[in-house]
Amino acid sequence: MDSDLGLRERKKLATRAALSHAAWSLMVEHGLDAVTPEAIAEAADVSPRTFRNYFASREEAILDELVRRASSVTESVRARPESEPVWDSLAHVLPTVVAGLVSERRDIVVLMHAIKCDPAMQAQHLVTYERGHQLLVEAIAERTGTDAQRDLAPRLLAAAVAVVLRTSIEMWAEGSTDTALPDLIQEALAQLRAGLPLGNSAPTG
Amino acid sequence: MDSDLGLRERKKLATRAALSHAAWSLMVEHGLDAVTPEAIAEAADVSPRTFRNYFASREEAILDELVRRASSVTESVRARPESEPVWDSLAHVLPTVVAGLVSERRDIVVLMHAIKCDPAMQAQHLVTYERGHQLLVEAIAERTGTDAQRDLAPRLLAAAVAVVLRTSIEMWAEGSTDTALPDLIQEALAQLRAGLPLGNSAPTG
DNA sequence: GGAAAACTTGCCAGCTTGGAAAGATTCCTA
DNA sequence: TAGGAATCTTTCCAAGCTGGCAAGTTTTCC
Repeated sequence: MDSDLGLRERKKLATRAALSHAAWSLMVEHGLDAVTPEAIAEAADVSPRTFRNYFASREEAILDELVRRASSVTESVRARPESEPVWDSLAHVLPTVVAGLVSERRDIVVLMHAIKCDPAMQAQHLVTYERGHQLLVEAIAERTGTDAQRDLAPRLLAAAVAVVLRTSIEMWAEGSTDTALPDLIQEALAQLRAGLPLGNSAPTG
Repeated sequence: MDSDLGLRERKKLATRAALSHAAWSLMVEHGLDAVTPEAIAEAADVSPRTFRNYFASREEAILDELVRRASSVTESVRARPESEPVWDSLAHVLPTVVAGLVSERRDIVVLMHAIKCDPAMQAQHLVTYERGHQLLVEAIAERTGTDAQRDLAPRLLAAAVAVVLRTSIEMWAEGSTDTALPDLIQEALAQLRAGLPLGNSAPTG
């Protein structure tokens, strides 16, 4: 993995991981108010000044974990055979990836609440989200031989996938369903594939 | 319009408008660096402290103009006859609304550059964008009798519209096409309506 | 082994943020 | 229309945040 990196690089990665993990844990266990640079630094056993060398804000530290997960999605997509239709790749990857969330529903709920209530968290979340989204657009464009900048297709597919993910996770998190998360995702994807209930109502009314 | 408001309310709206207009003009004419609370306040003829009573940041002030335009989109959609399919409402409203942009392409380009280069601008832009997006989802859900929280349909349609808008405006702004913006939008909408190039490639390959 | 490079840390100056209270303006009622 | 209540603007300023700097450590590389 990173054993081909020098000691210094490994330490940096470890410090960064320790910091974001500390930030995340503090939020989950003691609430957002408990997440101060000082507290994070102490939990990660570095100085507050070092914390600022790694993250510009506590929000960035908290959400850094999500960044890693988001990039694992696109990595998984790229890892699928090139001959496979993107759609199939996505249908295969998404339920698998989210499976990792099932054990931490409580944590996700806390996170979503924080994002909803705290403007800085919301802003940082959107930044994180946007970055992941962009990666997905590019992965799709690459696979389909389209242009991530100009073509509608890859952007639309990525946006649709994002909606599916977001909606499923929200419903699952708020506990308004008994269905397991991966199944929810699969259902939503099936619904999407069956025929988008988009604008095809044109002549009908 | 707002003549049914008292003098005080009208003055507040005017001050707010003056501040965001000043912020916008400063950015367009002198660059983002020139947009300081002090400069904005001076241009709007109020104290710097008053600026902070209206906006939490210069970015918020700059983008306040966009907020107004975004809400005009959903208002226009709501103003269409209820019997009209949403899709038709959107196809009618969007090209009309963006027509107002044609005379300010330079300004939009400057804005997009600022958003691309400045992290704080990007974050605030995403917040603004998200709010507008949510309004659109709700307007669509209302019209189609669906649930903005639970159903995929209104979210997907809103997301698709957002992609269309964003892609069209980006292409138009960067000058990689000669087509007029409203026409670009119409073409993109037509492309979307004709058949989403989404995941329907499933059995094919 | 030791110099060079990179990282951590404490210090601190400058900026940002927002509370408090005085002054100015608008509102409301008699 | 006078005048008290309510609200908005402004000045002042304290507390907190931010990021540069240089000294002290650790890692790298020859």
